[in-house]
Amino acid sequence: METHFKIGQRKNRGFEMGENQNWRHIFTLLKLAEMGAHKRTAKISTEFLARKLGISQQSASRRLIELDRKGWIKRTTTPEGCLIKITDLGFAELKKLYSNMRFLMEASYPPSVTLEGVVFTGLGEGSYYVTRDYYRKQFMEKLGFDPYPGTLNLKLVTDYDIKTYSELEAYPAIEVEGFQNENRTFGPVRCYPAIIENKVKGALVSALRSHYNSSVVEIISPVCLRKALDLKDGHKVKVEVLTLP
Amino acid sequence: METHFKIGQRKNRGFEMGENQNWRHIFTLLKLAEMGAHKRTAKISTEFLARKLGISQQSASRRLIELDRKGWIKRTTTPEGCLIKITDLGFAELKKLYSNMRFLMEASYPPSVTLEGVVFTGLGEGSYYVTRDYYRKQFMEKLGFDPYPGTLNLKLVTDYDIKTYSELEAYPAIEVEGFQNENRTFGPVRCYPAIIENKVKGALVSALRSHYNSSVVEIISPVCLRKALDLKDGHKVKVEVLTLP
DNA sequence: ATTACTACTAAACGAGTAC
DNA sequence: TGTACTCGTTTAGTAGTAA
Repeated sequence: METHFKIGQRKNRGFEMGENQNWRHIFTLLKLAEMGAHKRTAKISTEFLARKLGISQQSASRRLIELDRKGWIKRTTTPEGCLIKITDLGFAELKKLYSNMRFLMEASYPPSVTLEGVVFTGLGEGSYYVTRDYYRKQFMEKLGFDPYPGTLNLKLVTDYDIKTYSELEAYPAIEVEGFQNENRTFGPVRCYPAIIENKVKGALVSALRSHYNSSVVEIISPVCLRKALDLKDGHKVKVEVLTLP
Repeated sequence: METHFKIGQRKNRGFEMGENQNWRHIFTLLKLAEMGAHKRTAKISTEFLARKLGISQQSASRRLIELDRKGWIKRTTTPEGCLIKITDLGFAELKKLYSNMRFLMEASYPPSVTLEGVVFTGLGEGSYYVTRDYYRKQFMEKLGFDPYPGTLNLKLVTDYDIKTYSELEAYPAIEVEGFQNENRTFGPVRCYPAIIENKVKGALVSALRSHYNSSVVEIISPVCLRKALDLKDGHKVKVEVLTLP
């Protein structure tokens, strides 16, 4: 069984709200479920649903039509009301919301935190480390991508970002093992999947024994971030760091 | 400690949506929590929030203003973004939704089911039973009301209602103990809190050894339901039966 | 960069009503 | 009773832009 975390396969925690009006529908579904429509076919009049939702009968009717069209409920209209059953597809939506919320309410850390830092050119060691085979294999296996041979160095400038980064250390990370070859020892590395500038997937990597202090972070990515995002030294970069479920 | 269930004190499972547009705000709160704003003051730009919500920056800004006004978040605007912390009040909203959902997803029965039946005049025994002191005391203690001396008899007419009622028997109920006096034995009674015709609180009572078959239910209430709802024999009545947490 | 105002557009809603 | 259509109203959302 694959227990390692891969970005490519990562289930989206955090609701996808691309087409965002789903909220109404989710809440309507929730109400229907409260009347038992997730377990059994429930007879629910549009008027009754309307009262529960605090909207008019007409709007309730329309929502049912929409839910039906989405395939989230199966609906049969009869002269005495609607027979409604939430479909597997609809129930899956509720489960998604529920598991999001469960994580939120029960984890001691947030699903994601955002850091901002300023690009600078480091000693060029990142490239050397990232290309060590023992590391590289683990990155591919555990992060799901082959890192571009180089790291993007970011200097955290505000107290807020430094504090946020220090809090991050308490959250679970993807642990990449250290190793040694004939010449020297390579320490373990902690990785957090991340999204850079809202666009590019990658990971924040944090060597346990870093040559930088705690106000510097290093980012790896399958692509060259400097090129992909047209970054130069001094540019400010936003990194959304994802914690682990 | 009071462990008995009382209708008057019953916590509302099922979201109250009197003023219903809270949905937007709850979802916005959810997103903010996903960025950690429930644990710590998070720096979140309206633009970033907007992307997460799938709405415009302007709308995100307005939602933050509204949440602030509701007292659900504490917000400080700075030139680099907003510093946002979800307040206890706001977090309570999320917890409410979460506990509703947990009950929904984890219980094997729905929070409420609705029955419809036709009023008929019974043998008049209901009044006798309800006024037996040993029962009456328990009703007051466990249901939180002193029942009007009489029951409303409803005949379930559709297969749907009869089936629903039979399912109800598997759900946990408020158990009222039986007893005996010098003359005879009074059996245990199972009660479910209920709302009659969307208006009046009461309870569905179900004697374990009923003289009626399973297509008849009896309702008690602090008031005379026939008077309060102007019911006559043959009228159809809707009863929303609440299951127990 | 940000936030958030005003003015306008689009979408959701509800009243009336047909069936 | 029920559901659900049309259509006018209300409300949420966006664009442009000032601070």
